[in-house]
Amino acid sequence: MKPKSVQTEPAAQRPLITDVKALVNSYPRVPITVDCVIFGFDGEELKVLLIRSDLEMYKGKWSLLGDFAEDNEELDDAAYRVLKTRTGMTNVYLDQVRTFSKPNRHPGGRVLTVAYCSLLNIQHHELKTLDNELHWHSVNSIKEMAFDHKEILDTCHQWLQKRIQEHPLGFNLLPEKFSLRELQNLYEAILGVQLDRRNFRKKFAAMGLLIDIGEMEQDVPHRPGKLYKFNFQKYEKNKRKWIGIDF
Amino acid sequence: MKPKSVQTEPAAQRPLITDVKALVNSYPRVPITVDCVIFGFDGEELKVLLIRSDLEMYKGKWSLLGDFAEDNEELDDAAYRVLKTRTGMTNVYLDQVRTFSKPNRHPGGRVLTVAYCSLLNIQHHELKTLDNELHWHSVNSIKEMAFDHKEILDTCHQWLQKRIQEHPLGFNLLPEKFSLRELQNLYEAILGVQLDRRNFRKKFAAMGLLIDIGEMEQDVPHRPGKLYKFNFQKYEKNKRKWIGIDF
DNA sequence: CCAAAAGTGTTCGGAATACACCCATGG
DNA sequence: CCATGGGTGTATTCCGAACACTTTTGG
Repeated sequence: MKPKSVQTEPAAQRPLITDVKALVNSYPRVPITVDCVIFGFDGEELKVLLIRSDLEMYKGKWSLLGDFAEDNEELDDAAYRVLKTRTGMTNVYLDQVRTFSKPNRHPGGRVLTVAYCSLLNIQHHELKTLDNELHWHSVNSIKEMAFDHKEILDTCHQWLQKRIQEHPLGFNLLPEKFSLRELQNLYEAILGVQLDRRNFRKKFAAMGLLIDIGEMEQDVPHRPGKLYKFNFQKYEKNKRKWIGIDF
Repeated sequence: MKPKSVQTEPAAQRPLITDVKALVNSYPRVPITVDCVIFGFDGEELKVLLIRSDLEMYKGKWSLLGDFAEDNEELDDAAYRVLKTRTGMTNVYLDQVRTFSKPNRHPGGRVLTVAYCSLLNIQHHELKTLDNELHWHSVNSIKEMAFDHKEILDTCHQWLQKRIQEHPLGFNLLPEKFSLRELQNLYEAILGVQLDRRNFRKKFAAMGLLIDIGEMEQDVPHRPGKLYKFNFQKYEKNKRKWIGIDF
């Protein structure tokens, strides 16, 4: 307990700090990484892009795409850099999900990582290099990973499941032109449920956010479906504030 | 571009790293802080706990409660430590919200901060010390803050607005026994809207998660309302998976 | 008896669900 | 003509929104 006088004279209780650099330098520092959970969709399954771990101790284990943050690099930029370096893609959906800070999560000492979720169109995408056996894995088949990457992947998958129901993210995983069947397959793959086809279509029809571009599917062994684009412009204009208690 | 042979021999393309400590040590390190946005509710308004900034350059400005992370301290623990040190409270709701990493966000050099949102019962709580003029501020009246703390506060407020509609967090801000009026005032204060009293009551009645404890409000200048507790146990048991596309 | 807020029900419209039939295409 | 999935409509149920009167307490 401090003397009473200190508590009752708030204005003068302590000298202000002037040397902020010295202050900051007096504290411990931590190496920071970003890890990107890059999801893709092949029309059937939700996929994630992984590499083999570089580390001897995780030999053979799969790992997320990540890197250490550079000096004075904002982490959004670092994640974007990882994405661009590994996939060659720019203009990709990317969002911060969560920071993982267990002191022993990295075998080389304390390393803090910020997880990012990224969605990219698996078709529009040529893997730039195949270093470290970079390739797509079915999300549901992944059992074990290097570091705490399985936990990070699970967190991002759950984040995506929730997010896709409230925001039009999913279109980042589809070609620009897509059929309603493809869209429904995407939702079913991500959410892990079966949806009623007619109600699904009605739902999206009622939203009024799909543009019928007057084209049809090609080369399908059955009646071809119409192709649509998502009306991002209209969505941005009408973004609504939703109030509704529900838990 | 690497030589083709490297790309087509994935198994042996690069030696595995054995000295992970050296690897980690070869990268830049960053000081880490946690900042706690501690919300409270006085029955009327949503409040947040702030102090005057320690720094000369932010003299007079308000600041969130935060601190640098210690060596090998998990950030959840660091946030909890800040909370406990400053308020004396334990057993407090705490959740990580987002990491802020702009390189110039701190005047003393690069400092990365992880924002936490905390909810505590303003009544059950005696401020342990009043160092740095620690006290409660009405969230809506805050205009300017030290560092990027206004941005962090806004982010956490929005996070809370969304979160409270989907999870029973709000009860952390109320006394253990509360009236429906208090509960409604809480929702209105956080969401910044007016809600219909009858529909609000019906909503919570239908959930079946409020326990009527058979007590009444005391010392009110009008008809006293019933007091309730929230049935956390039942909520945990029936937590449901919600599927419903809506954006 | 007056003020103030508690407590309660009904009606209405829109959305989610469940469900069945015809249509277009390729083989 | 058959297999496959596309495209559509309807009945029912449920939920949220709007809305008004009576009751209880303190002053």
